[in-house]
Amino acid sequence: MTDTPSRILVVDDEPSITDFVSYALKKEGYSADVVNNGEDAFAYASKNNYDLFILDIMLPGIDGYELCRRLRAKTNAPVLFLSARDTELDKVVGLEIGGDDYLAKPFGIRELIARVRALLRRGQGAEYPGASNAITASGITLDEDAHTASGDKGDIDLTPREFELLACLMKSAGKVVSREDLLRDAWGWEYLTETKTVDTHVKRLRDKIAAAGYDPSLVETVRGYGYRFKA
Amino acid sequence: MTDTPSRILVVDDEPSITDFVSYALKKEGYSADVVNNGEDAFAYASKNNYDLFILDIMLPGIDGYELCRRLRAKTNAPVLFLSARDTELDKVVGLEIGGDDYLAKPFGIRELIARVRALLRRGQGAEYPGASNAITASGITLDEDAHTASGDKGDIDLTPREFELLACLMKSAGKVVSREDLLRDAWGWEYLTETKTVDTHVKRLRDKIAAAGYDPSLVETVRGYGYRFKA
DNA sequence: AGAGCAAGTAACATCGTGATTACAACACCC
DNA sequence: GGGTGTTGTAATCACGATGTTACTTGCTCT
Repeated sequence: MTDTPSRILVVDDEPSITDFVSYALKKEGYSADVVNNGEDAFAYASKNNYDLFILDIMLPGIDGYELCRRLRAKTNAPVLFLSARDTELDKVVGLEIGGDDYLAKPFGIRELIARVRALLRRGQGAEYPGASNAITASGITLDEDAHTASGDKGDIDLTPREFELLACLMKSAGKVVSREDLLRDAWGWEYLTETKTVDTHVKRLRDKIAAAGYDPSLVETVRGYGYRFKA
Repeated sequence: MTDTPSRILVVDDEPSITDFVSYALKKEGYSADVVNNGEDAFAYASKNNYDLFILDIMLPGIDGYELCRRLRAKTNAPVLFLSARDTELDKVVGLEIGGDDYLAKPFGIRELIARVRALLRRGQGAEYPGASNAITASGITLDEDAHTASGDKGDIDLTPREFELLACLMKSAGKVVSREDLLRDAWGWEYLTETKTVDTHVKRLRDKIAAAGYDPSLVETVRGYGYRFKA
């Protein structure tokens, strides 16, 4: 799985975001360094060879755009921008300057990882051979690239949320996942939604699983703790 | 397991809570310091390198939020918030400020330890997904991730309380655990329940063990002292 | 053997949790 | 801009879990 884990530099001034992102990356097996301003970022980038940069656009001192320009002079590693709000302007500017992708806050942990994986793969051919983009458990296969869920009885038509929810559950198949964890991982960082909302989505997910001819009890409820996808 | 025990600072003005928390942490092998106000907390944090902070939100003087902000300027050690009641507002504010997790009172000892462990693990780079935390004794295995109790005759279906109870007993397999200890460990801090209640749950637990085909006398009663899981 | 106490057992009331439904807000697509 | 599909929240319902009480059983010590 990890011949040499890809090295990633995360640049953001908000600790809550860097914590979240580095937590997500490390959980996924990447090696992540964190700095909270552009100057340090540049210094770190000079000393180490990073495979990917994740930059907030809004930074004290050197902002994300400027930092990206300077990094471009040194390296051709891909750059993923983070932006506080989903303004089209930021996106356009970011991509013009040489950013390779763009993610608006708030974003989910899995969306982040998906982008990161895509960028790393794009850049260096077969960088991550072990990391397949499909999860399979109990006869259901989730294709994260195609965003489809299928099995021997055909596809299950899912909304984005339902897909993320199922992905989180299947990724931890056999283990209980709490509503809080589901909110954090499937809904995203800074989840302001009620944990009760998860219940509703689980219900909808089960309905669709059943409608497609599969066993809705694949999503087990563990009273008092959360939900668990049958292993 | 313990090369160097992680150092934890507990900040709360209620002695009943600090007692409970530090007792729980030390029992688990962590090194815990206790202070009861924000000023002392900051002074301690300046002198020592802590791996984790556990802060009550309601504090005399500097409150938990403010303290967290100041700590963030000094260290990137994770912060676990405690809150009197499960108010959604507290949660949002806490996480925005840079708290890493959130625990509403009243909480159980095992839930506390689980969070602490998760936070400390998160900080130290890689996660080891393969390492499941399971307890095995006398042919029964408790899988804390899956929240299942099983053996060669299949699963034992347990309610949350029964699971916690069995976990406490199995964790001290071969040793007598008093009803008071069981209440504290399985029920949580601020156990206002009768010790007699433990008897009822032991009965129910034994019934379920027997119903699943196992030997209910695995849970032995030690007259005058408490219960003991057969080693 | 019998008193006294500890534990087992059963029954019951209450509470909490999750399932379910309905509805409102919102985004997106034509 | 209208319409459709998606998403979050509130209200309701039903059932299982929990704690307590009362009663029974059984051990222990004199």
